[in-house]
Amino acid sequence: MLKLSKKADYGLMALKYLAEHPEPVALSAKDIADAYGIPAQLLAKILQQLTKSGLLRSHAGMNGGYALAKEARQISAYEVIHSIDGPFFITSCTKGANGCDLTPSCTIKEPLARVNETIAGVLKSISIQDLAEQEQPAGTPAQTLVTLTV
Amino acid sequence: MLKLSKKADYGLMALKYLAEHPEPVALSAKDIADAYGIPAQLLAKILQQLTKSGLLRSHAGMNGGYALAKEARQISAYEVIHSIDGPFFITSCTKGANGCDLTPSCTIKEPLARVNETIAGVLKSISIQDLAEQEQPAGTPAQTLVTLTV
DNA sequence: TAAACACGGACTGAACAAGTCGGATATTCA
DNA sequence: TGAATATCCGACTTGTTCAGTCCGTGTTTA
Repeated sequence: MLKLSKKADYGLMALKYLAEHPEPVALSAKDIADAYGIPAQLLAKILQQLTKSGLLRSHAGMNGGYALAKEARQISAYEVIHSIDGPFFITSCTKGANGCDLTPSCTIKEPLARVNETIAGVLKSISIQDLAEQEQPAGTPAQTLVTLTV
Repeated sequence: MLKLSKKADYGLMALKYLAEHPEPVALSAKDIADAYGIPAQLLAKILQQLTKSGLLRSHAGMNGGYALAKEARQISAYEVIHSIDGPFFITSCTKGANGCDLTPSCTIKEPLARVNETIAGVLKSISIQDLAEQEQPAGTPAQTLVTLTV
């Protein structure tokens, strides 16, 4: 069905939340989980993963928590999704290590690989800050993000 | 992980195969399944679904089989995927009938909805014929498919 | 009539996602 | 120093979805 996992959703929400609440103190996983009503333990794992990927900085102990490791503008949705869900390929046979096992080289996925790159490009062009700047002023001119050529 | 189901892959492959083998006679599900080495019964179900959606025409009985209901140029990858996998939304909470159950309106997905539309647009712009015309002549100018604005 | 085909429901096994549990480690504060 | 609050991390359960199979029915043609 071509959809993100809930984990990726949670991760994006959490980063957005962190971007919206700049850092007088670090926010704990529980803080964010409570704000959105999502399972705290699950979110904690996600944030740990994002920390391992270098998108967040963590601080243990009392008054510890998480903060963005970079500016919100510097973190793309792609990085978040990639960190949580791993590399994604729109084609089922990932053409990676073992290649495709279907007999005649599955010619479908060469064009679909371009679709894949397009999606990745779109996600790379969207930053956490874009997510945080939710209410776009009415008069703001739309910004071109991606132009796909085939 | 944001990937297509194998069924959708199979469906695209089958339509491509039908586009490449114009219709002196209809091709049976088994013919196509054998050509690609995929389970015949599974492919049969997929083709039945595509028939129900109006993308294929079927003919029962001996020497029966399937043929494209429209020209290959008129069938988009989007239609195929939509027919097999149903409507796809990149966001987990589909914002559809029941809305999002997360407490503060999940502000993440408004921007992601645009990503979703972009993906759909890309898939809509790719036809079965595009898949069949695998070897693109080297000199062919790239064609702009989609421009996303946010 | 019999073979070859589409049609369609029900079922199984495997994989995956979502969430939980329990414990270890690190840091701060009283 | 000890308690409280965190991150950290692996193992586990549960539910759902995917992929594939089985089997019976209907339809067409030789």
